[in-house]
Amino acid sequence: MADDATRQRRKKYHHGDLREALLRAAERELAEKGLESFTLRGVAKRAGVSHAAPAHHFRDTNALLTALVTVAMQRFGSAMTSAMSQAGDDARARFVASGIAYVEFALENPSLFDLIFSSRRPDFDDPELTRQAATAFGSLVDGIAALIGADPMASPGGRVTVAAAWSQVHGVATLLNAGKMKFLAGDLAADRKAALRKLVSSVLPVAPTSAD
Amino acid sequence: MADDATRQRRKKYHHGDLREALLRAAERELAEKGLESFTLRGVAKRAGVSHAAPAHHFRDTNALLTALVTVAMQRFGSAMTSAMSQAGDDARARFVASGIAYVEFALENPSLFDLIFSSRRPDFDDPELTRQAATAFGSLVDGIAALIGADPMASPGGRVTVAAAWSQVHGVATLLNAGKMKFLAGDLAADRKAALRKLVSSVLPVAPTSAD
DNA sequence: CGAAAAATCTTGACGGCGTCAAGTTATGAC
DNA sequence: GTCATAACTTGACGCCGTCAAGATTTTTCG
Repeated sequence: MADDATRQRRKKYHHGDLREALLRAAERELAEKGLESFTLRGVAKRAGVSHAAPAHHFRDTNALLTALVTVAMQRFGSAMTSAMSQAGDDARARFVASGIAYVEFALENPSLFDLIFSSRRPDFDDPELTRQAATAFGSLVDGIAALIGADPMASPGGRVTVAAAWSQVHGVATLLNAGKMKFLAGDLAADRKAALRKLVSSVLPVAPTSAD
Repeated sequence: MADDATRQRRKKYHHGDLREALLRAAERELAEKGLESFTLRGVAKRAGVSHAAPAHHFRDTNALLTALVTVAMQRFGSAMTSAMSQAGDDARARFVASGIAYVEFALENPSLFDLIFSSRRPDFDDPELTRQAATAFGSLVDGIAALIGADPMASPGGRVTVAAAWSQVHGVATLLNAGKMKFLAGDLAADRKAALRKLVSSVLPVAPTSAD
């Protein structure tokens, strides 16, 4: 907004930092219109440039979305690791906290979450995106490793445990986000953290240390 | 195909059963191109009619998708209830069977499953669709009711149990479908049913009756 | 310093999309 | 058998992503 206005005033031909401006505009476009109605021309308009300007910074629409999902993935991973570090030393509490952060990120950034798991629009072979995704997934695996005292990916049972824990959290995030769990609205309003904790922790590979 | 060819030969102006032909064409279009690339003009072409013909049977694209998702939801529910009835009398075995059917429907009909949970394209206020969805959801709730001997929707804890079980199964289906669990490929290939059973049953509100 | 090269952005065009309006053809009611 | 109506086609509109060509600015380098 401020950038666009500035650009209008100065009537500059060159933008100066169009690539970053396009990323910011794309995030607004995505948040306001959703992944379904996301439009490259809309992004260009938000950034105050012509409809063909983005081509000089991103090969096509999917390349722009790939760049956007990369920063989204980074934030997503950071939200989880920061929640873990705020949860103290107990492995179980840390793991539950990261799961809650997973769900809350999805609820606070529904379109970015959609994009992360859309599996169609962005290019998931992009090396930088792959790196960010591996980092985020790694914290999940590490959390389970701390719980069971071994590398879960090394055994079939461990892999299934990882899959089950991830699925549990992801299912909660997805179904809440899609509005398919309106019957929980009251319970979430009453004690949101407790309800999320119950939903997230029900699949953990070790017993609770306290009541949850 | 056969219908289109017949129509070509006879050069009929009126189709005769275009509404149903469009639904069949739409299912093929969806299966082949996915929800992202689904096109009303493509459906019309598959049915062998002009691009504007569908308008006389469906108000717009979303209305067609609403009709399609309604029959998909019906099949989805049927897959689960039929799996339950084949599983015998044990409440737990029946519930696990329905969960496995949930996941397998998603894997066998990825685009229909996408459509069911897309939450954007179809009109989920449509009364017939609402009815089919309630039926499918009802079998989930009934399965849990049989397990705990009470109506789970009547208590906060019961509702959370329903949400947790649904989330677990839905997360597995979604992540497998999105190709995010390639690390499980070997385990699924080795003993698919066992792996799915483990994934699906880990969140049940009562202990297993035998090893799974 | 200044001209050539490169990078950046605009304008215009193309085909494909969903949808609307108007015209054409078949069906069915009377 | 006529005629209203339903079913379908044709053509148009604006929006989309992308490509090509031209305009403008910046950078390189002789």
